Amino acid sequence: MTTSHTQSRFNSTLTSQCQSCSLSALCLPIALADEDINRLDQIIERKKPLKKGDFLFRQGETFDSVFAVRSGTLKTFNITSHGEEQITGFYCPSELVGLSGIDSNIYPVSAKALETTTVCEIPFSRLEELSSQIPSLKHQLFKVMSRKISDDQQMMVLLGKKNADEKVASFLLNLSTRFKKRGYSATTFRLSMSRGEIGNYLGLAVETVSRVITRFQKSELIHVDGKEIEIIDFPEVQKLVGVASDCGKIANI
Amino acid sequence: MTTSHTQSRFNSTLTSQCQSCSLSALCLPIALADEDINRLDQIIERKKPLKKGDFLFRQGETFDSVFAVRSGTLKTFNITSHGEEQITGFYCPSELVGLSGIDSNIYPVSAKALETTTVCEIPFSRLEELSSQIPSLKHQLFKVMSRKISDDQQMMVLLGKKNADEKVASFLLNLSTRFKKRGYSATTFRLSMSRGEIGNYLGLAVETVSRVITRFQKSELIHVDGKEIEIIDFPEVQKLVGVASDCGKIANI
DNA sequence: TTTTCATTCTGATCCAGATCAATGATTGGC
DNA sequence: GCCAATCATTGATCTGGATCAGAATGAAAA
Repeated sequence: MTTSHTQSRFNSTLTSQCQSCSLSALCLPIALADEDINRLDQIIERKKPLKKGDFLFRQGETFDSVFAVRSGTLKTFNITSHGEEQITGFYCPSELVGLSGIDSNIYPVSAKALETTTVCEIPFSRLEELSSQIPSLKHQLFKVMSRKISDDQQMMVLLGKKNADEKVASFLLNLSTRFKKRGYSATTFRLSMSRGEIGNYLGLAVETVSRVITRFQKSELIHVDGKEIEIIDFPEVQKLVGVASDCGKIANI
Repeated sequence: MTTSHTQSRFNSTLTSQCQSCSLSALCLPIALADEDINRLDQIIERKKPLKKGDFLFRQGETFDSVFAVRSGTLKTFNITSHGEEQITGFYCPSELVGLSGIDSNIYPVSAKALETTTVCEIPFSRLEELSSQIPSLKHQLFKVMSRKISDDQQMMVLLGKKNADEKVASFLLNLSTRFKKRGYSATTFRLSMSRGEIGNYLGLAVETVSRVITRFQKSELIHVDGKEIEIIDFPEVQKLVGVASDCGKIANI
């Protein structure tokens, strides 16, 4: 018991990282008391960086943790009946991966690094325990999952109803919003995924993605240099996407 | 304390409905102690039936409850930028609607009855409170939300990668599975939604849905009479869908 | 009953985006 | 550095499913 206490003190002084982590306000955006942050901190394991192409977990493996991205980018994907990969999401720093594994105790998708990526591993059973003791943590977890559900539903609208231009514009604006939230430029950023991966995610062929991007560049909506993107005419890109981007807030019928 | 005990006993005899409800094992499939079931029971309001076309809630309204369908069917949908409706889900008895509202405190979709429908209203704040006291209830909530996330991701695969035949076959098998789980026939059932609604949900035109169904009938995969469906050649329909229907379980790459 | 309106089905035509093909541009390995 | 492999772009062609048009069926209203 003394050992445990010593260790706990040790953790809070030397290795407590959530408090100093610039993402803490985002990955589980909770106003926790210092003591609570430490408790959360102690269940989190910082893992060694993944290299590009490394798996974080694979479809079918036993679920035991969710992961917060600290740096880099991940993609999650399914393998379809025809053996193709279907990308179901990209994950940027501060975002949580692996939530879909809770139900079946098995990860229903694989997660792979698109570039050098570091994550915090959060053993789910311990997070759940802790959430019983810290109601605001439990509430945040519900919110994060609920958010994921409504985001995925927006994605269903995109896949089911939008044309190629609208899909690509939505994708760019979505990334822009996510970069902005983390304090980066909303207009200039780097795509960590290939054109092929964008197309796969949006339900388009690579060639179509390439053509749409080229066309956007020619009509001076954006400026492109390889993977570097600059959104030049923000309002026009928003117009392409339509009000649907903040669909949750518009008037109902 | 005696009062509370009396009241609890009173409820369990006269108004406790979760215990006698045939769906209780499904809507929140938990092995709860009797006393816990009563506590759950007391926060649930049974509402008067919705008629066909009635809204349960509208996109943009303040979120305060999730709903368990008791009988009938609901659809949830978004309004896109072009003013069209995009259906994001159909809800059968025992299924929970409204979970996507937790994050923003606003329902991001509308929910409308496809036929006469009854629901149990579960005020979310009280459910959350109760979940602090009953860990297995909290765990079930996480599971239900996680399940929704992985189901929606399967839907993204369907919308992004499948052709018309595969979409319709997946849809029919999905319904079949859900009917079976509730103890109804997996091969013979009634579609509560129109062809138009099916097409909207699957990202297809009405005409395409109609043609595919007719074609399936001609090749003796199914038998159709209006809204009545009988799956005749189950294995063949499964073959059409591909292994992807239980994608979560197949080998990883 | 008849009228009206929605739903379903079927055929004919069209087009957005897939597919095929070829050529540059980048990137990583040694 | 060079070479191989992957990635991106552009053009030409093809096609699955959308769209248009109409007829047939069904279901609610009067």
